[in-house]
Amino acid sequence: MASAKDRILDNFEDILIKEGERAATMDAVAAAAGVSKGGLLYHFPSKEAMVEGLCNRLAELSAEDAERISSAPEGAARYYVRTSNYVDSPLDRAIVALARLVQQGHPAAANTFAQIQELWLETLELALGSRPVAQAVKLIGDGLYFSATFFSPDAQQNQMADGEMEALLQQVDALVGRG
Amino acid sequence: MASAKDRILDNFEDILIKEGERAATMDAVAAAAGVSKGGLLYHFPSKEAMVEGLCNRLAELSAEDAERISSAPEGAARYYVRTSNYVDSPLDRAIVALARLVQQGHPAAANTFAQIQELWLETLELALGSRPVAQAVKLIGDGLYFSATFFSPDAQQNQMADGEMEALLQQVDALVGRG
DNA sequence: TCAACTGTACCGTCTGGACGGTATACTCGC
DNA sequence: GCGAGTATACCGTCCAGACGGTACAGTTGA
Repeated sequence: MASAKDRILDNFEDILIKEGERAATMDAVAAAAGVSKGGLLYHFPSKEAMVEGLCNRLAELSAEDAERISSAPEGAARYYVRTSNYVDSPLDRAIVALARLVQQGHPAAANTFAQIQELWLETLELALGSRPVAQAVKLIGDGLYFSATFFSPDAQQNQMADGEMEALLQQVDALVGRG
Repeated sequence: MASAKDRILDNFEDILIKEGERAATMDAVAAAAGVSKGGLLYHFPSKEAMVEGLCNRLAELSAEDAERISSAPEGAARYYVRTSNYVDSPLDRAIVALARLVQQGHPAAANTFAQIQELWLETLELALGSRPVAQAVKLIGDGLYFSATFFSPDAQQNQMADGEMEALLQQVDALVGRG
């Protein structure tokens, strides 16, 4: 089995995504992760520490993703937009979970988030050779996350149909083509 | 002075935007609105009722906005994207405030939100004559709200520079031009 | 007179976290 | 090879404070 720490973070994410920040109490996370409250507090001595754990996880995952954006055969723009559609990947989950915390005004989470936003914009600008185009592409991706952030509880429901996504990607091609 | 009900909703919004859902307690809202807790409960007999009040406010404001989208001289796409940049208008505030509640899994808020998303997409599609283009434009706008949702506490900081916005609008023109 | 409050006292529930205890594995001097 | 000590990984209980909400008696301006 995964380490207890990972299991706790997984379940913390899960509750944040499905039920919101308010439901993600220490008790609820402990119960979901199959440990006692005392056990949880052994691994993360405070809720703050648990949030920090999630921040670190997101930072790692998004750094990996930035590399994939740069080296995607289909092109950075297409890759970025396509993968912005919520598919419940580890990165998707970490983003949406942390987004919930940012919305509660959590400073550490907001910091992490600001950093990865910056990272992505720079990565796109470098790949696409234009800041306005990079910005437009990033905003489309952000828009997709925005929707995911709102309707993710029934993740299946709000996923774009394949055809719809391809149509959107063609709009992206049009933007980038004008570079 | 505005009616007490409006003042209460204004301050409810304000706390939601600046400090998150968790900080928006009945006590905090009452204090901010300058009424006693008993007074707040006189106007809104429960927190649920207060949320409903905010939902109704947003529904009204967004219906008005939809009309403005359709009839904007600069074109629906430009108008939609330009006004998606957070400028602390009554509509902006209502959206971001309710977004906080949706993120907490609040069903009434989620419902209202889903409805106005639908309304905007339909309005854009009607005006632009293409669903994929409407979707791309709407996503760019959503992306702008997404950013606002994250960094609105220091609203000045994250506002786009005029030049940046104009550059973005030219990307939008490019999308729509191909309609 | 009456709606629109204020102020206070209170209740049941939930929350983060402190705390003391326990089982097990490992290390180390002898 | 063995007893003592230490570190790790938990468990279960308790607590102060915050929360939404109730109840109700009193005040005030039109």
